[in-house]
Amino acid sequence: MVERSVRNITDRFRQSGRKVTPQRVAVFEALCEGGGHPTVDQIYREVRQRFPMISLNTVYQTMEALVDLKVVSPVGHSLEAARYETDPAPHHHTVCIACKRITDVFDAALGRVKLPRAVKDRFQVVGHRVEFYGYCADCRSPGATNR
Amino acid sequence: MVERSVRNITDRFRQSGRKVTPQRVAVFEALCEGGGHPTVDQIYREVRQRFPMISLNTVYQTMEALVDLKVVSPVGHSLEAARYETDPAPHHHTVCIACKRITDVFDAALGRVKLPRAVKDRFQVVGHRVEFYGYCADCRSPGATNR
DNA sequence: ATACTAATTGATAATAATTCTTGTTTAGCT
DNA sequence: AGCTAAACAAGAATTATTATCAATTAGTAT
Ligand SMILES: [Mn+2]
Ligand SMILES: [Mn+2]
Ligand SMILES: [Zn+2]
Ligand SMILES: [Zn+2]
Repeated sequence: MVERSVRNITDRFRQSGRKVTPQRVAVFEALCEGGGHPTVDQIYREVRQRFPMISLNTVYQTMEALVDLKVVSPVGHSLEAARYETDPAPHHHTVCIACKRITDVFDAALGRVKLPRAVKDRFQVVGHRVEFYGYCADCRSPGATNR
Repeated sequence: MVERSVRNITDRFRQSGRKVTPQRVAVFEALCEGGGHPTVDQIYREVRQRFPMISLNTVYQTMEALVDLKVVSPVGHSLEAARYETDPAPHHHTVCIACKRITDVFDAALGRVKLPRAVKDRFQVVGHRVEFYGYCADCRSPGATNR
């Protein structure tokens, strides 16, 4: 099964005009093995067991390629600076992928989102956040449709 | 009105056993003036117009105090390393405040969350994310109740 | 009003995650 | 086998954040 996946990945790398290297395959395999939501550093440590010479830079670049190929996607918006909420009223946000602008969304329905019972039993909820990500009016890409 | 707010803040600082300093008041005022979801750097630039000697460190510490007093709250989970999603199926997450563990939540209802029409008209939605934050079973604080 | 003391400040160094630079190697093609 | 653009490793640079520490100061007790 991992065999099949690796084959898929190498094809997708080549089809996108990228070279297939042992380092890239190793990063992908580490990705499959490592649990759910790895950090770059976790992947790096994993890969280094078999490729002690691999550089952190290569892992970063490979992850960038994998994001581009939509094999993985970033969770949360990490690399940015911390931002602070000044409005104490419960509300949610739209986050523009392009300009990072965060806009408030007040909508009672979003506040009623609930964790499924089964999960709630083992997770103590302090709050929740709904974030819509996409493009704001200023950054909307020229030919894009808005639906 | 800003007068009133400043008074409130100075009281809350003192009531929590913290000292009120001109720097702290200035950070709070910058917070009120600056738009919606400022970064530390934006606040720093703003405050420096009146207090050119203030250090970035002081702004960080003041923000930490304001978070503690629940005057502001961090948006997103920034300071951590980037994490990557390996499961392409649409789903959502619980994020443990303590150990940062991210766990998948599959629930069709969460996928049906919709932006209000009025907002949708000016924001091109690419996707949305529902994150429940709180404490996982391992990190649940001793006396806390789970509801 | 003055003095005391612990909290706070500013300057600076240290960390941590990420990106950039550069010289060397190599995958894929001819 | 040879060519070349892509990718590599090593390490410097950048950016956000936190830690250290001597000097200052807010709040309190004289
Ligand atoms: Mn907001
Ligand atoms: Mn997930
Ligand atoms: Zn935008
Ligand atoms: Zn936890």
